[in-house]
Amino acid sequence: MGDVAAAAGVSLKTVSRVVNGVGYVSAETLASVQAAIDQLGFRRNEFARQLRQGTAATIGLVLEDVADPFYSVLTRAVEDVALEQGYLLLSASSAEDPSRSRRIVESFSSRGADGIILAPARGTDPEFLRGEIAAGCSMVFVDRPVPGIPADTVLAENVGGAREGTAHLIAHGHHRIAFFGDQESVYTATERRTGYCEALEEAGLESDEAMMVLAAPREAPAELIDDVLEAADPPTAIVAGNNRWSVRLLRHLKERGQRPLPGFVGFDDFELGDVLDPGITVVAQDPATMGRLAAELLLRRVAGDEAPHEHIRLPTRLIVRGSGELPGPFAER
Amino acid sequence: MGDVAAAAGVSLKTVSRVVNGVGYVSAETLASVQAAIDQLGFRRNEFARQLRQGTAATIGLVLEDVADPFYSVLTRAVEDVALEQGYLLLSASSAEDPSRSRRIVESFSSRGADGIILAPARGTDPEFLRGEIAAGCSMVFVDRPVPGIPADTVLAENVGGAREGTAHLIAHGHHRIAFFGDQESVYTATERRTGYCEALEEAGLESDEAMMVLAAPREAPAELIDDVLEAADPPTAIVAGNNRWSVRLLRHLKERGQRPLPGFVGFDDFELGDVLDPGITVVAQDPATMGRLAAELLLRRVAGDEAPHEHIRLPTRLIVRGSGELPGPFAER
DNA sequence: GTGAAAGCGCTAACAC
DNA sequence: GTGTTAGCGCTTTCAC
Repeated sequence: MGDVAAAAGVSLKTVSRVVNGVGYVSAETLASVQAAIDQLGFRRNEFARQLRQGTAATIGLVLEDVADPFYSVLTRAVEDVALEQGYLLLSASSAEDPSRSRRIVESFSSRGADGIILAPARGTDPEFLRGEIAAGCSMVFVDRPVPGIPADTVLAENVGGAREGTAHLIAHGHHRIAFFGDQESVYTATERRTGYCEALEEAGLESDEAMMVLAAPREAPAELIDDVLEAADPPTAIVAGNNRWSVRLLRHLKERGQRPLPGFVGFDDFELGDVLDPGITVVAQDPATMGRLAAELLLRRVAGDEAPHEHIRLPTRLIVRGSGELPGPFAER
Repeated sequence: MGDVAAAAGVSLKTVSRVVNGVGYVSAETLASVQAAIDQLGFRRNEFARQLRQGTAATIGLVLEDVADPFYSVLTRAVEDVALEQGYLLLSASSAEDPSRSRRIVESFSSRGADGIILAPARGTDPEFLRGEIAAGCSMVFVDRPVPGIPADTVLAENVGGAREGTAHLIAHGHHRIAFFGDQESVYTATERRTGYCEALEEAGLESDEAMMVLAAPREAPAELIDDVLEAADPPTAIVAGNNRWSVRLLRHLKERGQRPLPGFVGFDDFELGDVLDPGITVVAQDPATMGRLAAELLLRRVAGDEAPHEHIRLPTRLIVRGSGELPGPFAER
């Protein structure tokens, strides 16, 4: 910037005014400064600017795994909002590992993220998060909450959605329904299991531990699934607790050559769910809206909004495609 | 840092040594400085550090769309390499818009990205990219090249893969094969069409413009597809040029209630391709390896490696699942 | 082993 | 409208 000032024969501050388009500069001066800038290929040093202003106009996003379609759609929505408002986006996957998650949040925060959107991994230390917020890094939690932390939260209606999906199967004659969800430590897994249990209870059906699997869908051994499917009193329908489990189960059922396919409802929609035959009935979430809202909330905080924290529950939507309407044993009689 | 120095009764420089673990500090001094750091909750200001050092230990990633499973898997691989080596990752989707892409690259570069992994949108100005590289921002191109630019490149074996997939259909008796690929301006689309044409030629089959659609899979009207499927001499098999087209076509075929399904080979694998019935035969790419290699190449450049630029072609792999082995009319006779 | 001083490139505050 | 001064918080250089 000094070079430009020298070349244009003006002061440093005048160049700054031109570069930032702030304050009054005579047309004549502006032209000569502009010429010097172009000629020298000058570009403002953002590091210095950041140091001076104490902000990098950057936000962070920490999710379980960008490669999961739920999170990748959410990511895209956050990106779009950030870019629109002139912010850059730092992103990283926590792999559901609390220490990795913490390392990421710390480095984002210390490298100047003005705020972070976080899907907190199980076992993340709330005190640590509280400290980050106190240090000036706003947080918005998505997908899972961290109770007691002063931050906005955007969650899906997990209990209600799972209840609706399960009730749908019951309404189609199923009374023996299995549930496969993520590990017990994952917030959404237990929420959705709760919804599943509530639906059973409302219908006067007994819930049976042998019909519930809570395990990481990628790592759960095939036997775990077979144990449920081949139980003495086997299920006639399945509720999958997330899109990873839906895919895992559908693949497993195909490999078994299972005929007829049991009734099936998946929580969270997934690509090609509509192309399978029968189409897969799902309780759809809205990851794009979740991402957009989270980003908007965060940027509002970053801009200084002091309104009370919002805790949004996004509704789910039952999409009927066939697999949830297969007749259960009741209907067959 | 000044506060810490004052609290510990040492000089600023000593605190700096402790914080960075560089140089010799007596055990005693170290302990007292550490105590002061903990007590004051001191955290190094990265802005100042960046200004001084001229680097932010950050790389950028600019792809067409993170929500596309091909790119989201690639993104995850880049993330992992970056984190391993202590780099942060800025990411954004170009939406295949050259001006958006340029804006993103500029802001990444000026905010201190040491390098950028870029899937160049069609129409991106090569001179602009050359300028960025000259300004010290290394580049690695993934998925598509930018000829004449001094940068490493990691591409898939598009021509060979498409040729193999098409030849596979021909070997199963098809001699009337349609091709649906992305817009002509997309590098991979024309590459894959070339492979498709080569396979036809090698088999002595005539290529027919009426059997080739090059259009954005999301926006192509249904009539465009029907025109091909209902041509006077309709195809008995289809090659889809990317995963978006595979999904679009399979959905369209299901909606039409097309029976029997034509022979089908997709370029790029996609989730549930194996669960559909028949399973979808694909020419699989390896986005994780593409991302990992690109990140490793970039970080090597950032570290100062001056070796000649590498131009890697990742092999594709034909995965046979059923849809590509449906008999064509030859076999039916 | 430790410290003092200079300066990275910019912007905020206040003259002129 | 334009210029001068100070300083953001750190690292580098060199002296002790």
